[in-house]
Amino acid sequence: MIIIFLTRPSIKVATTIKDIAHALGCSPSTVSRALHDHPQINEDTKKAIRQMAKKMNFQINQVAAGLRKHKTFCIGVIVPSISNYFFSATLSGIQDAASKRQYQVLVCQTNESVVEEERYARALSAGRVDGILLSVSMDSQKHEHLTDLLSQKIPLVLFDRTMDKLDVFKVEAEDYEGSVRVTEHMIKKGCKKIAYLAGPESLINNSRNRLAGYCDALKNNGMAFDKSLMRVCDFDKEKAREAVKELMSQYSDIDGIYAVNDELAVEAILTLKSLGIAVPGQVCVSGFGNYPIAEIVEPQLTTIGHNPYLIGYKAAERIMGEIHRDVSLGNDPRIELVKSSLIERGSTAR
Amino acid sequence: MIIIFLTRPSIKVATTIKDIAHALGCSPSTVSRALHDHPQINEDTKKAIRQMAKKMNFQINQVAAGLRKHKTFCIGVIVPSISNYFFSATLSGIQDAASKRQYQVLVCQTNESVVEEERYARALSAGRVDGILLSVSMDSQKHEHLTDLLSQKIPLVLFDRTMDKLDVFKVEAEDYEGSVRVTEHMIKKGCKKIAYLAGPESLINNSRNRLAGYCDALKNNGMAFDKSLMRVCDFDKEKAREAVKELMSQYSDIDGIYAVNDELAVEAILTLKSLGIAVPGQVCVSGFGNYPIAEIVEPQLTTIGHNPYLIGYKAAERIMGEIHRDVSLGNDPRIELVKSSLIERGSTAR
DNA sequence: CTGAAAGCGCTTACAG
DNA sequence: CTGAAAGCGCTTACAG
Repeated sequence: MIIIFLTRPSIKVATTIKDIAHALGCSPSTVSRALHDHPQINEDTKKAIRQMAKKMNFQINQVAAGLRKHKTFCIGVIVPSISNYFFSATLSGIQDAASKRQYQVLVCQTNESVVEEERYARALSAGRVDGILLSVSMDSQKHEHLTDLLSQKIPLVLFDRTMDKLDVFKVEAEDYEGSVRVTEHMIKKGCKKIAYLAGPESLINNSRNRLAGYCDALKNNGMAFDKSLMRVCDFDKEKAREAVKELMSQYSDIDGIYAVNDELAVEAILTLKSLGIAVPGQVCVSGFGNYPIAEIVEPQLTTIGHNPYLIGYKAAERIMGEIHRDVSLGNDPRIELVKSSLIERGSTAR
Repeated sequence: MIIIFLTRPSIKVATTIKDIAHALGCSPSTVSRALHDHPQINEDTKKAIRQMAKKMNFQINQVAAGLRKHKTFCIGVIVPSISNYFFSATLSGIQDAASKRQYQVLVCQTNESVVEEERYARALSAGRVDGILLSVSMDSQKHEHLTDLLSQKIPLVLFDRTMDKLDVFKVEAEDYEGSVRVTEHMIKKGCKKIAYLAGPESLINNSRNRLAGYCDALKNNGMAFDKSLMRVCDFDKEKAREAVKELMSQYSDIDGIYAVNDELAVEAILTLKSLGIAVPGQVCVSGFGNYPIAEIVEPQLTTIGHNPYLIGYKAAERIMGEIHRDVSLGNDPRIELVKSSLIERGSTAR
């Protein structure tokens, strides 16, 4: 005779509502109600059930509850790059805000690819999350995948890198205002010829707004915008380095360089110094974002602090509000700007 | 007569397997099988079902499928701080690895609080995720919440900040080896009296290993470990600044400072410079981690590159392997060290 | 090759 | 105040 030991699947280990009901001789319905503190359940019954739940180390299975309630208590976040300073700070704000409301956060990174962005949007849309927070990737030229989400009635909020065409709520930094502020600061410091290291020319909102701020600040101060002083560097350090070299060899009288973000601005400082050009003596430099490197580079970088943590926090609050159709979020201006401020440092000290 | 218009709940918008079955006059079972390319389903049937699924923009509801299959296709990650450079790089690796296997990533941050760590561990354990990746918080002094996970048979893998006491798989940087390498490098550069800015003294593994590497490297080179040259700074810049000031006023012959991470090392450089002490002329400085600031500070910081992206990637692969009880992951050494390498820069150039 | 049925763990209208 | 039943969207042994 052969005895075969069948190992049990051993998959299920967690206590369920049924187990508690069984242990107490009541029905699962009652357990569920008691755990939700339903007013019609007898206080003693509740007490007993709560005790047993604790004793059995019961944790409600939110996935199952969610299936039933058409909710997941989970928000999805799609960003171009998690390890980028800006987005990681943003995620931190999102997580803290979500946590406060008992929401979980699903994070996806597209590595700047729309194809990935589309894939994630589809993947999350099928009952994975209750709403989506998204910052578009650099090569986003279309948004069908996003209008798809809307037609499926999935709440969507864009943050930082947004798209004008999409009629959804947006949380942005004061890109335009900040850009005006820092450009005017350079002008005040006596810069007469300010070059601009620009971001990508795609649909991305913030790159365009920063450029607009730079242009307008020049015009407001009687300085014409000169396209030849602008170089599109996307967000690429190498391109910034080349651009600075080119600019300085073509226009020796450039006395200011402003870059779309701190990474490029720091690269500009390093490049200028390697060319033997004094910063800020001959050329002032400013950036945008107040990254950790801005404080470390020498001279320290003048920049715009734009509070990524708060941008994330507000975007998360907004999406959770939309999920709950919470109208108490103000009269829906469709776009919320998070304050940015000028941080004056050595790179423009004169 | 009063007519009341009842607005439909309008919650459900997504197509289900039932809708497809209905549209095609077959059963949901068949639709499910066809979409999973079940071998026993007629090719023509499959084709029709796939077409209809596409036409109706069907996306399988993984949450529902998961409930049935006792899987969520989701891994949970608990880190002390998302916005910290190291962890954000790690998360990036985790996300890419997970994405490759169609897994989603749920991210939680504890803000260095064990209480939060416990809360998240509990929240995720109730059917939220198939496995958990965790880096312990600084004040973790106990681990009942983690052994709880194990008793619930939830796969758990620790990374970077691990705990010796816990018998689970761990993915770590070569903290000890890297620390030996960089300390010996300083000795080779002629440093005779090397101070150490230490990490927290809690259960955290990597802080202890880096200290051990420093001590052993000294001993191996005939230099005694002198406790008075060590200062516990946790991971706090302010403490590092004070420690450096104190050390230099007490021991004017210190000619090297090594810090548990780059953030503190950079702070050391800045402090030394503010004291008028030449780096590396009078004092060499080294760090650990190769953060972005290491390249920007002047002089550039000599450090250990420890590849956080890869640490995250490997930890994610491992947890997914455990979820699938994939034995092909090697013979389970219980701990995987990710190579680290010395990056020589100006701060130790002599 | 296909379908009906049971069930994952929960919630909630409906009865009593 | 409590329970039985139906059902969220899926999967899968069991029948045919």
